[in-house]
Amino acid sequence: MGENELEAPNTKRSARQNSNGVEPSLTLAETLAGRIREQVISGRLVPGSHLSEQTLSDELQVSRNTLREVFRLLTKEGLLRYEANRGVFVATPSMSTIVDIYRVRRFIECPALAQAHPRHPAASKMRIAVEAAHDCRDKGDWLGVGTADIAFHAAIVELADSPRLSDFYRQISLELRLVFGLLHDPEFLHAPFVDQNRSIVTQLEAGNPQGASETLEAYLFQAERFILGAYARVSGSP
Amino acid sequence: MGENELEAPNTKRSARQNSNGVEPSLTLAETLAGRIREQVISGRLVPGSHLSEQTLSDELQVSRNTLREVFRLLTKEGLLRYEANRGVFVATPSMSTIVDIYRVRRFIECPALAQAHPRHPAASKMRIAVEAAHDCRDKGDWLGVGTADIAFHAAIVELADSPRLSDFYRQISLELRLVFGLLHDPEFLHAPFVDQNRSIVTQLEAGNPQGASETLEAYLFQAERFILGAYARVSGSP
DNA sequence: CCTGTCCAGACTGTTGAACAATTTTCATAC
DNA sequence: GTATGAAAATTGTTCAACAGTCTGGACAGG
Repeated sequence: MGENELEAPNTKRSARQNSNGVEPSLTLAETLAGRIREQVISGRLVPGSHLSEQTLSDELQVSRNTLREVFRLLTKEGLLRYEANRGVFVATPSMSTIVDIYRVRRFIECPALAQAHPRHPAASKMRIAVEAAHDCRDKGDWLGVGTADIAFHAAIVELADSPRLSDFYRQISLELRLVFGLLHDPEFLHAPFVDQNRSIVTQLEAGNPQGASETLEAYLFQAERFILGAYARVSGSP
Repeated sequence: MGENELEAPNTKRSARQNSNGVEPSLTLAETLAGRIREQVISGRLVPGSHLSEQTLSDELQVSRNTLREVFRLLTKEGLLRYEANRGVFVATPSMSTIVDIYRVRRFIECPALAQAHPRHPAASKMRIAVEAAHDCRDKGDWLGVGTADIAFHAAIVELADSPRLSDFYRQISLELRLVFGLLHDPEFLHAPFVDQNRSIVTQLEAGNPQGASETLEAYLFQAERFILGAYARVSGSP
């Protein structure tokens, strides 16, 4: 337990170097949070495992204090879980987690889509994401399909024009990706839904948001059943 | 700037003492977060003011490191705002903040209410909150009215049976209370809505969630206009 | 008088070591 | 085999220090 292959960050510590010119001031803690988030949702950090402050701070070559800030960040995001005097653990999604996530998704995505204007900017994002997913599927890049799928649904939420709602949905997506990481069977989970996504955006573009919303609702119920089934299989024989 | 009358915490630092028997293990940082949160939403910590790490850690008699953990917590809640290398500031809600908050409220509360079962446990909570608000109004306790109002709407969201949705709404409520603190005119803001709340819960109990939802939507539009008006008046002549 | 430059002071970002309190481990005794 | 109890490991919190960044004012020039 506590095993992982996190590399140390850029050892030059003098300047807060921006590899990309954008995103001006990321603090060290935020950078590390991004890295650990990556590890968690990719499944390399197994849910339920304990993250030792000592071990991790050595591995990442940061001080314990900084690492604790990172933990706070990720805890608020729902990826890690605190236990008093016992430390942090990677969150372990349960069936009720999945049920709640999909309840929220139906609750938010369907109305957002139903009330959408077909020429809303986010609609183009949906179209782009759908085509990207399609391409990735043809290439067998299932991880790419998953990413595009997330982007597609994020775009649906953006139809509601509410930054707070989009933020909230981002968090939900994160938790969902944690579940996906647990299930390592991306083809089975994503392949059936690419075409449904396309149908949804096509209906929206055709000026039928109501129909799109109904398709989406059916999609979400079906996806929930798929995920729950896969989860039961995995948790049955780990 | 930096002024406030936060008292030092219990100076006995040996044990994590629980004044109330419940809530077993609150970390120091969480305790302090609660205290500062209180100061922020009560308006004693003015929006826009700078919170110096040095000053505050002296005043609260905690180390800078612990205080930084507190800041992280409250930043994620939306009550504080970070600026790189400049420190934390109390968040300053803008008009677009208010607009977004009410958009989210309509988006979540109305459907939650419309689909509710009249005998849902949360419905009793709504009734209780409404009566509490009524009592407080009679006594002129406008702060109490505000608290009861928040509880009432939190109960509405609970009708949807989603922990994540309720958590999200809690955050939105926090931000809204920050706005209220900015407006110091609780009577004007809360008094008109007590009776509408009662009408909403009565309709729900009578088996008419649809009607309740419509009343609620009107309520929310009206409240938004009130708040925006008050905000414009305050920000015009501060 | 206004404007731009430069410097010192104040503050944040991060570190490493230290100690108290709590949990876990493990050897021992019944 | 289970209970006991002390040692080891881990977390919670503090302190002091230093590098990087921002702020405000002194100072020189137009």
